[in-house]
Amino acid sequence: MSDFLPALFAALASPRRLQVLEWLRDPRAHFPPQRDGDLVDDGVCVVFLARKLRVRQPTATAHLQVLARAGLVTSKRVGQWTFYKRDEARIRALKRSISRDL
Amino acid sequence: MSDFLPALFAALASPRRLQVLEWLRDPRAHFPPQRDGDLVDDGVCVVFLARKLRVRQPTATAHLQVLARAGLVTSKRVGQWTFYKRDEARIRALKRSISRDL
DNA sequence: CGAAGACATAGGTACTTAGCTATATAGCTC
DNA sequence: GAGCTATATAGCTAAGTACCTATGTCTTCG
Repeated sequence: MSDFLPALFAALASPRRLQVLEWLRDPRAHFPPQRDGDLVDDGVCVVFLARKLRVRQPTATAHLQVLARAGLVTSKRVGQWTFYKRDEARIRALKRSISRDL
Repeated sequence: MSDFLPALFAALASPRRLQVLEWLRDPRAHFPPQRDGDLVDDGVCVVFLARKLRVRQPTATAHLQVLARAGLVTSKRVGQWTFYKRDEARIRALKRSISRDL
């Protein structure tokens, strides 16, 4: 049994984090354009996510860090912004692990 | 987004519960024969699981109830025993949900 | 340069979870 | 029926999680 699975499942065991992953599947459908980064190519900035989640920014940051540690999203710092996007390749690999090991 | 996913992932976000699911994939490989129920057809009784997990029986019961509420295992009461086994059909369906929604 | 904005970190509180012991319930077995 | 066994429930404590506010750091912009 792969030993990263508990952390992966813990990351996914949160309605807010699942919601973020769903929004990030099609960022343009859910967020306004950004000035210094492309929603799809670069990711979505923390303040947008915090606002849409209706939580404070540090709370959003914490959720995003959990997702990042689980390998579900990547972050990219550009100037004063941090953009988060799904790591689609890794997500595919994780799904395969789940299909195999569960 | 399916609303049962958080509870499912929470159930899976535990090394002990993942271990139980793994053992139950091939009960004969991991548990001695039982007197009043077949390991494969009926499932594995709580005391066996508690012993192998190295936790007390009420703790094991709690874990198994979490797995059952998530639809991953079913329980079957036979006399004084409660046997738990994987719900393979449901597990397949849950894997499909994960593949689709994640 | 100074102010404002974006993000991360620190620290506190409320809630949840995982383990335990003690006890209740129900079925065997003699 | 008495006593034993298997399981469930109740209730406790310790640890983890999710939110918040306050603050620090870095970047941009006037």
